[in-house]
Amino acid sequence: MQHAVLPEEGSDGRGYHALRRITRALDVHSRKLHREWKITSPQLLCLHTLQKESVHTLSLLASELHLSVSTVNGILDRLEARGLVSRSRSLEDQRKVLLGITPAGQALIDSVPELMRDSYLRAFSRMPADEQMLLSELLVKLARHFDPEITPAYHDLITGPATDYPEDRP
Amino acid sequence: MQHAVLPEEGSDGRGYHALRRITRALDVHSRKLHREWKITSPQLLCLHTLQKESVHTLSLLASELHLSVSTVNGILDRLEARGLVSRSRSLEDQRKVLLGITPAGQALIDSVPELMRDSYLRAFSRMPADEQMLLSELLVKLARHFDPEITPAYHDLITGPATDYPEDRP
DNA sequence: CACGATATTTTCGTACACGAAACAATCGGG
DNA sequence: CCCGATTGTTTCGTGTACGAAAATATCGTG
Repeated sequence: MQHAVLPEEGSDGRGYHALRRITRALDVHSRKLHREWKITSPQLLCLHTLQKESVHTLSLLASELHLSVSTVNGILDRLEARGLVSRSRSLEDQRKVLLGITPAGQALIDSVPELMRDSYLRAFSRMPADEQMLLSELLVKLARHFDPEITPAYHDLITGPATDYPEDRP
Repeated sequence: MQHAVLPEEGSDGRGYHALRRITRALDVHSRKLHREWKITSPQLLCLHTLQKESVHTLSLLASELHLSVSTVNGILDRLEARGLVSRSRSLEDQRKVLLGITPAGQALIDSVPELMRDSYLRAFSRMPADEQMLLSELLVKLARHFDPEITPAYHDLITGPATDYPEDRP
């Protein structure tokens, strides 16, 4: 049959089990990145996001990444301590803190080889194309099936609470 | 070219994005469990596993759950401090520490309502049956596509290192 | 028997991740 | 103009989660 990792598990538990293995693999990869390139996956994610748009503020960045502000704040603390990002209070609205990537930060992400950046994409790319497509669609669907209020969407913050779910058919 | 960060992305990055949302939802649910029932998902997972088989030792439990020994050790520390599990050195082999669930631990997991136990299953069960099946199979496949040495299987520890992979071996 | 190799657990340091509370700044009424 | 409500950031405490190193116990071989 279909390979049971644990003695007796129905199709319900298998997915959860696999999910834990996947997140663990991602975590282990992040630590490897940290050992070899002095940067972790979440840090890399923040840097890449900041690189693309410079108008970022903490709360915006957090909602884009689907992380809480305190989590992202901690990551930024470490990045700022190493001079990889800059924080500066906005002049128009002094509540806001504008985030930016520094030349040193830019240099660092340029130095990390493509292959090390994202182990998810590597594992993902080893699957047949049709399965890749199917899997990402199913993951997106599953994500939507968790209580919606738990993971407020990025767009909610900039367009106001959505009346409905947009992109059901992309 | 492709990365995995922002809302509008190809099917490669969407899966990663969705994965982060899912793990975040699971984490948030675990904290809710902690607030309302003084127990977290990983702790509940350990208790349930210990409940089923009493011969558990730390390293065995860790590999079953696909977590590192230090992680599980920390979880057990908290459970033991609350008198929910017991540790006792094995008499035959004093290196081993036998783990067991206490009556208090049993009582606690019995008191947590079914509905609170696993938000994954709830979200999962909201999907059509065929999609459930498909998703868990794809997740299992994806898990296998991560570097295998990163996630040593449970059976490796009790049956010795596998000579080969069960099914799809390219 | 001694002693190194192995097996197991524990400890330590670090990073992530969250919520709650504290803090800071802006804005709208009265 | 002050003062409460709101928005945004930082701080704090806790719980995962990992690897490396230390500590403990067993076992095999000389």
